[in-house]
Amino acid sequence: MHELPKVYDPTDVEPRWYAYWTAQGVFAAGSDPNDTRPVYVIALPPPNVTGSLHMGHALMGTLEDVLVRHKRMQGYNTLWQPGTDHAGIATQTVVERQLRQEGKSRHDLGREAFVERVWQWKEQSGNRIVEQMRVLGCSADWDRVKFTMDPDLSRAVREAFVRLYEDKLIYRATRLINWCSDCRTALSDLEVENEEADGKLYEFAYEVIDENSGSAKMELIVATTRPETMLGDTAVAVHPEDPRYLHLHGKKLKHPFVEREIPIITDAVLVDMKFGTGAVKVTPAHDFNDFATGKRHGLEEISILNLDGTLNPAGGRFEGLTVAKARKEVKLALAALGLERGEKAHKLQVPRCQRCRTVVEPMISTQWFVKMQPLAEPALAAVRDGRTQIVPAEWVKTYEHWLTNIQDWCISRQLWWGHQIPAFHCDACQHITVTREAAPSACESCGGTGLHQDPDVLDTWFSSGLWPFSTLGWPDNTPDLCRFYPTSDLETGYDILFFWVARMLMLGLHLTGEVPFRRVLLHGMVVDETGEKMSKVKGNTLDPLDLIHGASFDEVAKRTLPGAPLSEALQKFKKAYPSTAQMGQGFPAYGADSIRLTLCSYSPQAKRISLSPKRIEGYRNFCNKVYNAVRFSLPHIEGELPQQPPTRPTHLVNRWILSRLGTVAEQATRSIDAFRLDEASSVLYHFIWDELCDWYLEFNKALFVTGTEAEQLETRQTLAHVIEGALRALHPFAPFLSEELWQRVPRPEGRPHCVALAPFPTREDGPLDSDAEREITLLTTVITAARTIRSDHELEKSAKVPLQLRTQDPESRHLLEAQSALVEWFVRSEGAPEWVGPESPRPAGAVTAVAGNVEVLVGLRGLIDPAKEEARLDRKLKKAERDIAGLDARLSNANFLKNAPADVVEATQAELETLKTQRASLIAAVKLLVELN
RNA sequence: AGGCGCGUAGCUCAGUGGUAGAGCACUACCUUGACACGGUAGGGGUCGACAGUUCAAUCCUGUCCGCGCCUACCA
Repeated sequence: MHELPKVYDPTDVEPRWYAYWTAQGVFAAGSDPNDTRPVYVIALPPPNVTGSLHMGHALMGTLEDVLVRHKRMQGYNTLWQPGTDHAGIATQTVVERQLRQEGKSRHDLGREAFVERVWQWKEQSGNRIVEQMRVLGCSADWDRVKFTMDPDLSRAVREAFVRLYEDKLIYRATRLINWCSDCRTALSDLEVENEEADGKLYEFAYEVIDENSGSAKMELIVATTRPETMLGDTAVAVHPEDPRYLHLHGKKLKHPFVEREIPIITDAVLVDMKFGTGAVKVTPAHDFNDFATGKRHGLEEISILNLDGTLNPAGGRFEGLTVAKARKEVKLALAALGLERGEKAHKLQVPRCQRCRTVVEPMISTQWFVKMQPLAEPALAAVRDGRTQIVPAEWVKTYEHWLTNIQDWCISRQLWWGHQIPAFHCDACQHITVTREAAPSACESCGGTGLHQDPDVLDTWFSSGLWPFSTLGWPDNTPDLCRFYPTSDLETGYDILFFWVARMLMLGLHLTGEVPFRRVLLHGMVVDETGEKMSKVKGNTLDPLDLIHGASFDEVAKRTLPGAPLSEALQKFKKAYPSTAQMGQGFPAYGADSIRLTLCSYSPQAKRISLSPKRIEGYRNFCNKVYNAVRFSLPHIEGELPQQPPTRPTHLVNRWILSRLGTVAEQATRSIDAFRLDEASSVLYHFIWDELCDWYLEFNKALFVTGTEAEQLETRQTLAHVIEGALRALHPFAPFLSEELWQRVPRPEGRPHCVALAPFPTREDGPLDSDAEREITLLTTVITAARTIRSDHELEKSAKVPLQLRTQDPESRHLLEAQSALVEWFVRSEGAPEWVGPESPRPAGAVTAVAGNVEVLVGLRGLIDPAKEEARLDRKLKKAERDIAGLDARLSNANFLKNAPADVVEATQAELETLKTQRASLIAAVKLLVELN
């Protein structure tokens, strides 16, 4: 056991413990009806089955795992409900791409065979992401894993649809929707991403039809960014008060390409007189504003597009062209007719399909919609009255803004992969029967038996919107649903606040009558080191597995930009991660714990998490530090069974470290509960490294040599306890490392078989001892002051120096006298520090520093470089003078004394006293130096 | 156009109404029996600019400059 290697190797350790936890059922939620433990539930945001683990998943998995492990250790019955999402469009696209490589399309297979094929693919590779989450250490209850298209979840989807339909919240309507001609489906507003692009504002003239005017032709010039849509124009609108066009009110225009007369209408809503020419062509079938205008004026809606995005017969001679081509051709044709009136550059928003980047066209279509406003109001109320809390709270406004301006949700998709809509069209009477039955026998209206199911499937987010309760057996009132719903926390990226979180709240409230979760915890987006969003196109993605297992930069680059030449991929990658320049040939195997600690260290307020490999390295080093601290401790603590709660020690350093352990445990718990994992991990990091390793273990080295037998025994016991406690505290963040070490360390009676089930430390583990904390501060300050002098004068490491201390504070003296052995050990002084009276002369050749209310004098006769020393003293003196002046000014301000709180005044006065002592000491030292010369 | 947020050490970011913090990077010394993935000590910032509130502002208020993101139908 003592021959642990010097360097911690996570690759060996991590898989072993994950297998152990799984075999022992450590992650399983308790379903025993007699289990009275409080419950903590997180529903894992189900990743797409198409997905493989990216940094965003790793972040999500880590944060949730920390929350879940912490609560599990606190004795909660925890359920982390895992699963995957069928991801309608994304998955269908993947399989269609495969088919295309075989020279086939989904239509060659037919719907049934195609869906079968997707299932096959899902069975094959849909589990990959789940496997990858295990590598990260995620402690979800994998036995309960769900898929949004499982039979029970599909039943929940049908039930939800039917209920919403019955409640008149789902309806079918013909209106303008977003159409992706590549995916061949309607999209919701959220699935359309607007992208700014440089376009042209193009002007052309419509000829005014005017029987009275004879030969003098009049024209009306319109401005548009999409000239091709003029083929569907059914009006031109001007502002009713626009003086330029008063004479045209009621007149008609001649369409240059199709046989149609176009009315000139007046509309104050659509038209802004100051923009363009003040005349707006109206295309109700291809523009949302124009659609609304058309409804106001009863205009004809002429669709000019086929579903594949080419022009239909309404496009006349332009039929068959793509939109882009038609745009050019229409412009040419207008020019040929002499109707072109110029164009200028114009920034415009191009709507693109979130999945395939194709330009989305507004199209008239019959689709299913969810009426949102009645659902939004309760969801707003739930957040306003605190039934669900959003953390960080800055997102509340965004949430409210969206819900208060919400549009109805188009939920039907013209895909094959997904939940087919449970609506049946009657061939006889056209009535639509919406039913829970998989295959209703007759039309509910006319009783006809010729029924066919609506071919559309539901938006993938419809089923995810039911996730927190559909996974627990809803609509049945199962024991799981009773026990685990509402869930506790919903943790996810802010990018799906609308897509998912808001919809879960709306659907949950409506269908179950309760909020689906008590808190919404939102994290930021992982971006590369230069702040760019990670994307496959940019070749700047990081694969968490490469970081965990290690990979050469060549391999990483190859994977991150497949198909591109290696040198190009490598260059892009290195540019995205400048810190890799100083990292050799590749990533070492950092291990999951290092990645987890790194991901936890970012504040949840950070919208962009700029992942730096160098930072991971820092946490890798930390893991090694912890490992070596235990390696050092083991021989000392073997056979020491720590007690719980620990016996109260007598030695200062033991009292201190116990107190710190308790304080840190409390802080960590408080921070984790507030979803400040960055604070919690930082507190643990600094406790373990700066206090436990840098001071406590070093104190122990001294005590194991110089201490009495009783002191040594007490120290061994305390060390055993603190190591065991620190490992428990670390476990949520670094589960593998902590488990590996905890299993080697002596443990109190009654501990469970693994740290994953052991109690998270509390104040019980270390009673507060503020005296000890204060005293250690003085002790370490004195030691550091003396060491600074040694370092400043470049003393040999082994050189012993005379050390003198002086203070006017009897308490400080008493304390330091009690610890003189430690002072001697740390400062390497010639024997114990010597106490000199306040008035006794300063020994020649001594160098001074001030630590709190103690003056530290290190005898350096013969070793001082007077010039250097003078400069050093001078620098310190100047700083002291500056500080004193500042405090003096403040304390002589009557308003400060009157208004500032008493403790602030007191602290300022004390600070001033200390500084004055310091100044006196420095002046004396300077004087001495001058005398010496 | 509206909303949200950001601007703090060379880099990435915490933070607080009472004389500024971390990690990495940097400097010097140290291959000392846990750890060189280490130790000891150190350097470095007028906390974006300008005004205001206050005894006191990096923090609160306002304006401005610069930068992100989200929402939105300006042709």
